[in-house]
Formats: sequence, structure tokens, C-alpha cells
Amino acid sequence: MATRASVKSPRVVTPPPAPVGEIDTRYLETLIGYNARRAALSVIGLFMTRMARYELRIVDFSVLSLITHNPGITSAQLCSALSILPPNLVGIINALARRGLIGRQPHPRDGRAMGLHLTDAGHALMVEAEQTASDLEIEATGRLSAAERQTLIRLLRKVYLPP
Amino acid sequence: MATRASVKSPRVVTPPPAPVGEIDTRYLETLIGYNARRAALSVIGLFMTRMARYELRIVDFSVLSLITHNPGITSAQLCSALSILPPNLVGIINALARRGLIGRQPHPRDGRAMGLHLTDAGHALMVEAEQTASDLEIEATGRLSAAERQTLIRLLRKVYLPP
DNA sequence: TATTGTTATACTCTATAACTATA
DNA sequence: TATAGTTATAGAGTATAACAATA
Repeated sequence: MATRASVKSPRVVTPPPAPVGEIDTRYLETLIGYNARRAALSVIGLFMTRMARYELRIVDFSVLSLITHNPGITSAQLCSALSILPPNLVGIINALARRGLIGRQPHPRDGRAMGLHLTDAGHALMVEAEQTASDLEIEATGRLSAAERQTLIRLLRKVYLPP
Repeated sequence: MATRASVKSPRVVTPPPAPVGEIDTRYLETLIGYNARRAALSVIGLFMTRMARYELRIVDFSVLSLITHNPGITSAQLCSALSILPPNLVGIINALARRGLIGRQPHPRDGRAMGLHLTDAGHALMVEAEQTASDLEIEATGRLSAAERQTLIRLLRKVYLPP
């Protein structure tokens, strides 16, 4: 994932391909974890490229998307839903607030918590970003038919959802 | 992934569950990347738990597995096949060699390169580790039928393999 | 000139401990 | 006492630059 390289440095320094075709990877390819990780990295790679336009990392997009569809959500709920540890969310939230994309409002029932909401600017950004995300998903899975795509999501959910 | 916590510290410090059921995550669940990443993390979590017995991380297992099925493979080939940068592979290889699991032999055709091979101890370990990996894959995808499992791998490969 | 393997190093991500304010 | 949010910090993972030896 050459994130910084593509942003900061226009020069390509990373070594090129190298011979791979002769390597036998058949055993690893029998493992769901190996295939799921490679597929995730492939889609996520395109995701990062497209979202760089909005200066959003995946975690930023995920946080903003949950705030979009859950106005007033708290940091603790975000942490739980996205498996982020509370100390690591603080900087993410602060950065999004500093950019004027979200605002904090006192929680109506819990004086300790702050409800998170999109600003108008945040809403405008997310309308575009979510459309971009949906588009790139189709692009990243271009070799799959609509039915296959639906099957893939169904099977992936059966893997990670609790019984 | 509470790796170190479960190994070094018997005390549980990480905050507990928290309310999640009421959060609307339906949009994120339409994204292949989101689902593939969660599935990968789910399988990889069990993988780490089972492989801790052999003191192997995923990257260690992947490297050893490729050496197992490609005796004499070079570091550059491992880097290419597993998307590891050369400087980051050095420590991995050194650690496996220090544990007596692999050995380096001069490459027959290229004086710069070293061919990597399993030692007898490394071979014995990998017979067990690969069996453990295959078993836990079935366990981690326990809700999938054999046919579904095969379909899932086929669709994942269509996502990440080049056209 | 290009590639292999390596050292040094920096940045990002993730994890733990400890604190405060509130429940 | 337990939880929400925060600060400080440590560790793992991943990235770039630069070098010696060999092709």
C-alpha cells in the first residue's frame, strides 16, 4: 500500500515485480484466511486510491459513515462497532472535527458522553464519498456478476457473524 | 487482536463489550471490502490463537509454507509472493534461522542470492502446523458447507487475481 | 547499470496504563 | 464501583533511503 509514496514522493523507489510465476503457492491458496486477506487488500487498495481525493482513510470513512447513519452516536459506540480502541479514536475524531466535518453535542441522557453529528460540510462530503465507495466496489469486483457479488457477501457474513 | 495481552498479561484491561446492537451498520455491510476485511480478521484471529502454540505469526507461517513447497526459494521471491518489503523480511528470516527451522545455502546460479531450505526440525514443525492450519480453516468456516467454502474461495480469487 | 540482501530509520497502526469527570 | 473520554506511551507493522556484493 504505497500511500505516502504516491502522495509525498512522485519518484518510484520501490523495487519492481521480480520473478513470481514459478513459485508454488497452491497450499496457501487453499486457506480462506489467505484468500480473504488478499481480496480485502485488493479492494482496500482501490478504496484508498479513490478516497485520497477526499483525504479520507478507511477508518475516517467508516467513522463518518456510521455517524451519517447514526446521528448522535457516541465514541464508545463507534469503538465497539469498528473494533477501535478508545485512545486511538480520539485523534480520529479530533481531526474530523478540526476539518469541520463533524460536531460534538452534549448527550441528552449521559453527561459523560458526547453525541457526534455531521456538519453540513460533512454531509456534503459523505454524499459524494459514499457514492464513490459504492462505485469503486463495483469496479473492484468487476469480474463478478451481480449474483456472484451478492453470494460473496452472504458467504463472508456467514464466516464472521456469530452463530 | 489481543495478542500480547493474552500472552504477557493474564489480567484483562481492555474495556468490555458496550452497547452495539442499536447501531445501524447496514451501509458498511453492502461493501465487499468491509465484509472481506471482517471475515479475514475473524479467520486470522483464530489462526493466531492456534499458531501461538508453535510460536508462529501468520507471516512466519506463510514464509515457512512457501519454503516448504519451494525448497531453495530466495528472499526476493518470498518478498514478491507475499508482498513483503525486503528490509522487513530480513528479521523474519534471521529469527527463523536462529530457531533452527530454516537454513541458507548458496544459490547454485546466483552468487548474490541464498537459497532457503527447511531443516529437519523445520519440516517436523510444518507438518504439524499445516495440519493445524487446515483444521482451523474448517473450524473457522464451520457455518459453511464444503460447497459454499469452495465457492467462497473461487469468488475471492476472482476479486484479487489480475484479469 | 541492475539486482540481492542488508542496515538504519521513520511513519503508521494498534495496544496498555493511568487519569478526570460523570453515572 | 463502573463507564466515557482523554493523555501519554510502548510495541508491531510497514515504508523509504542508502549501501556492499554480485550479475
